[in-house]
Amino acid sequence: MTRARPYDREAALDAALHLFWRKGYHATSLKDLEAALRMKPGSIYAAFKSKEDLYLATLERYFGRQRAQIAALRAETGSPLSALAEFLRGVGRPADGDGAAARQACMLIKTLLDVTEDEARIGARARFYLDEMQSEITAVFAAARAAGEVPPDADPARLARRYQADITGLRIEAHRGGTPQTLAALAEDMARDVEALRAA
Amino acid sequence: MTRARPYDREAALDAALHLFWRKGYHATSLKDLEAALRMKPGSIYAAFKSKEDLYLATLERYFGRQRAQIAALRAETGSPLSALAEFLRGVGRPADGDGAAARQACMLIKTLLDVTEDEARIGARARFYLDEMQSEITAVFAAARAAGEVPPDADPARLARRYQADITGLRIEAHRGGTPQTLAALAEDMARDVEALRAA
DNA sequence: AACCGTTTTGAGTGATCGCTCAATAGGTCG
DNA sequence: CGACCTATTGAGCGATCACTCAAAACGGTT
Repeated sequence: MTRARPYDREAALDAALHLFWRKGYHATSLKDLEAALRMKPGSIYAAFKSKEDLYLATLERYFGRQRAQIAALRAETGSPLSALAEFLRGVGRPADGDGAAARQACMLIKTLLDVTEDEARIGARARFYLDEMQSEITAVFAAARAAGEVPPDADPARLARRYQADITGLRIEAHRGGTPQTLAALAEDMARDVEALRAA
Repeated sequence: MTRARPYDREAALDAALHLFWRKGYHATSLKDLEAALRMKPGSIYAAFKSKEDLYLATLERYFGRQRAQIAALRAETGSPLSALAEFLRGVGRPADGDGAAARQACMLIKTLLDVTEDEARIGARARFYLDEMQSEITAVFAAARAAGEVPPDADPARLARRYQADITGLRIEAHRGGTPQTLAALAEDMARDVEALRAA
């Protein structure tokens, strides 16, 4: 019974991810997906059950990668605070190599704003993933506090909320299409604020 | 030929505005609009030409109100910087009176993220309005500089970009559904940063 | 090569999409 | 009060929506 699947599930999910990320849930039609995944409707439904479930699968995939990025900051040797600041600068310096994906706003945020009550599962999922991201960031700030980089009475969760808002604003600014200079300047301002926590 | 219009254009535009704002362009159907405006399709098309044009009309309406809010900060007596900080605190304290509209992300941002190449006019318009908002904010920071509140070498446009990113992040946090406490705390952190420009 | 079970196919489902237009209703005139 | 004219109506247009299923194609086993 172990017939190899003629389609590449990973590649299909990636194709769906980028399509959904770019166009959003409502504006992406089954026809679009058929073309991007190079699968017929029947195959898509056999493999992913429904458009909504496929979206949820791509969202999970996206989240996994985002979380890994933040988690990597914790694993870095050296200053957690500098890692956070440097990450902001990286977001402000979008690589033009990966097909302008870096010029897209965060998919979790796009999902949060796109979704209506008709797709409650998607909205709930996006909120959950955003909460998870916040926890991940909180952990980095907690590490910074443990290392004495921020005052002992600082609230890591509160700092994380601010940091996440900065990331959101910065990535939307990138989406909006500012010049590399203004984008880098904005990221620099945010990064300096993070590093300024050290002095205080 | 001066027959009075049996429908109230202002009320209809407001209804369309709130519907579009809440559901977004793609997820709002003509059926939804018919119900919200209490107009039949023919009337809607006679009055507003198309769904896209109606959206543009509501977007302009929204923008006008947003701009007025920022413009009011300039007219305020007293410190421009304090006015900007206080405005942030106001966004962090969403009034529950106006039907949770304050808990919605900025419509310009929602539009920016929702729109695809198929609605290029809408996207271009949203970008334009966001640029206008930035100019408005820049003018307030320029006033603050003229009043000696921020250093003479500060760049008002750059400060405005940061401020706008803060507003974006804050309003999306409100949309996400944080508690009043965490939302107020986030706004407070941002407001303090604005006021800290005075000391520097 | 014949068989079997799974996967893929793609025409086609009813519903809904944005939108049109001939018919109707209702105010404003002579 | 009837003629006129514009605003409103709503059934219905072709296109597209998300989705289904009977049939064909395929890989592994015998």
